Amino acid sequence: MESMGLTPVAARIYIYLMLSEEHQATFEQMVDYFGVSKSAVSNALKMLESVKMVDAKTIGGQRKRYFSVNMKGMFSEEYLSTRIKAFYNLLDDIRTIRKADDDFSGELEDISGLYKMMLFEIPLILERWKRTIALKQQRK
Amino acid sequence: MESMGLTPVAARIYIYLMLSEEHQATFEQMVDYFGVSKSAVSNALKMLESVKMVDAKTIGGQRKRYFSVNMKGMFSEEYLSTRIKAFYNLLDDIRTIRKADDDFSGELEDISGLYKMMLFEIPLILERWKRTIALKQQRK
DNA sequence: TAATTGGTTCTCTTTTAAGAAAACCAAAAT
DNA sequence: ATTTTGGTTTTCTTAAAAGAGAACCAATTA
Repeated sequence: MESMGLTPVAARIYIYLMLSEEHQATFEQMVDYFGVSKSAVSNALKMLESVKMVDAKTIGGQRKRYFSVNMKGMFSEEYLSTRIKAFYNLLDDIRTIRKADDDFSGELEDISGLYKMMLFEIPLILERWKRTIALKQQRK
Repeated sequence: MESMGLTPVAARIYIYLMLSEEHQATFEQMVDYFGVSKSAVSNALKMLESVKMVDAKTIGGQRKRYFSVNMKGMFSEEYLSTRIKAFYNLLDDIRTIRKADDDFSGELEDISGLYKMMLFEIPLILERWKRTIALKQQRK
């Protein structure tokens, strides 16, 4: 998890939330469990929330928040589409800057094209995926 | 580029190689251009090569190597498949460890399922992508 | 054989990021 | 109105990563 840009404490929190029986925990629990400072936990959570990896809910109008892993947030059509567009826009910008119409610009264009295909295909796959999930729910 | 785990020098080299007219450069050129140490360039290149972002060729049997961005390496079926499998294997391992058969385990299973779909679908998309590229080449 | 080229590797310094500790703050409870 | 709870923000320390510089090494070339 650290290899995907998480700090050690953030990585531990993420894994902890995944593995814990109730798949959620309070701020205090994590401070106690890891024996680290409140600031470390606060900053780690802030970061994890900002990248949609974790989110927080309150239960019954209490101020205390329960943090949990937000698995599906990372796979929302919106999130993926935004990232795909950002990527091919970057490639297209590079081509514009380079000007040169050589083989490498051709490659950039190809990869850009691949991402444009992905932008179209991913929602279709997600659609089918959601249907299989719905089906699974029904069977229960 | 730094946000995807590159060191500053590695990021600069990658961008430099992309934007340069000939889309390639020698070790010496980069040391001169950035005014950094040989070790910095050496280590950055070693890293970029290890993640298939850059590769090196020699020209005409010379010892000197020309480094260039390896765009397509990151989009090879093999590379993507390996990463997709690694991801859903991780999810499946987490489910095994958790044991608990609750809603969160269900979510993990769903995401794992999505990646298994991806493993099947991505090669099809890449196949179609390659055909559109081949078509483009023909027209030239 | 000696010198040069094209790097690599090692050790050391500097820079940056992570985390601790304490102060702080707003909401809720007393 | 004061205290407690559930954090956040700020400042400082420590630890880790990036890079410098020199030594080194294997191919080439002279």
